[in-house]
Amino acid sequence: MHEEGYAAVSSRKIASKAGLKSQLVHYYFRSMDDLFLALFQRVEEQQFQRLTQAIAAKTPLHTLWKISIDAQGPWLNKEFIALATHREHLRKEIARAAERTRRIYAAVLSRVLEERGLERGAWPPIVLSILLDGASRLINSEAALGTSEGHAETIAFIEHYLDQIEGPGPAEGIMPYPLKPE
Amino acid sequence: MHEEGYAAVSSRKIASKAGLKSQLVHYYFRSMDDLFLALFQRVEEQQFQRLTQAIAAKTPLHTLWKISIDAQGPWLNKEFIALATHREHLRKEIARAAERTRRIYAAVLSRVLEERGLERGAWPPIVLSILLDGASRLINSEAALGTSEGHAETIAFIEHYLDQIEGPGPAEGIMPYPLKPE
DNA sequence: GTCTATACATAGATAGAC
DNA sequence: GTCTATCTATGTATAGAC
Repeated sequence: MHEEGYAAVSSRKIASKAGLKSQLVHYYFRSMDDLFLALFQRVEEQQFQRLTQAIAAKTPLHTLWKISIDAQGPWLNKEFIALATHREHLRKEIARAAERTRRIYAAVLSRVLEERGLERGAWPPIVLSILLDGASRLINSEAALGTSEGHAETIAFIEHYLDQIEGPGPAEGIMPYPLKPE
Repeated sequence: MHEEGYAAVSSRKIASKAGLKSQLVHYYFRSMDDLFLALFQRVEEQQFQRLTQAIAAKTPLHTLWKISIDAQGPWLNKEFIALATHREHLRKEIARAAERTRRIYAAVLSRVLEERGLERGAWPPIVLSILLDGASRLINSEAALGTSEGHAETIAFIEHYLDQIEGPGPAEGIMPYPLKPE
């Protein structure tokens, strides 16, 4: 899915990689739709674990940002989003996951801004979370395409901003991503 | 492509919509790869026209933002990006287009900030362009999935920000999008 | 330019033996 | 749980008649 896109994923290829016959895919997952859904839930669950661990970190914002910008799972996200176009089950599941992630982000931002005594009115947490999430996704997406116009400046800018509101500090305790980008 | 995703696009279906036989697709475009490339170039060219017209508008920033946030062509973008994963030609073309768009955005921002006598150092134009582009894409992508957590707040926030640096004013002269979202 | 005919690959899925 | 066998649909693409 990562290497060739979701359309190249077939029961035959999956079975072949596992050294088995394609029919077993249907035995375990019934349909390909079910398989994609199961895959999404697994990847999403891992990402959720990372996010909830980030909440407890000493530097939650830096940790959250690092999870977003280093995301190696989430470029599967673009495949899932494209795949979800006319698969109702998957679409709902992704929408639900997106909302959950958004709320975690916003909650952390809200808490940190409050702890630091910064006014939330000027920079609403929910807005910040969309700006940060949007930037990280765009950068990841473009990097995959092989372009990086303005990426370094933006990352530097955001990390400088995070230093200011949270204090400088490293991200911490991020669960490793099982898949490696090439 | 919009309704069912790129994987559902086939020479047979295209020809059927045109009331012709599938073989004609190959007569005109040789391969499906060539067809997708031609489609991308056409959509991208239109978007480029909109962007360059925006430069000449009285309120270039508002116009640029409206083009991004109302983009009805660009959700094809997510399909193309997924499709480009292992199609070298398309990948390069999309990367090129992304860079070009980024530069237009940054140039407009740079000019407007300068005209208003605002310091470019604190908010580098290229960074702003990524934040704006990232936000608009994220919002569009999530809207297509059927969720809108924080969208209204973010749009209001950004438009307020644009009002501040460019003065209030409507977007103007945007070429219509030929395709309609459902 | 548009058609018919056709080759050929690959896909998802089910039935039933072991 | 894993296999063989098989059905059926769909896809890309080419050759050649009109």
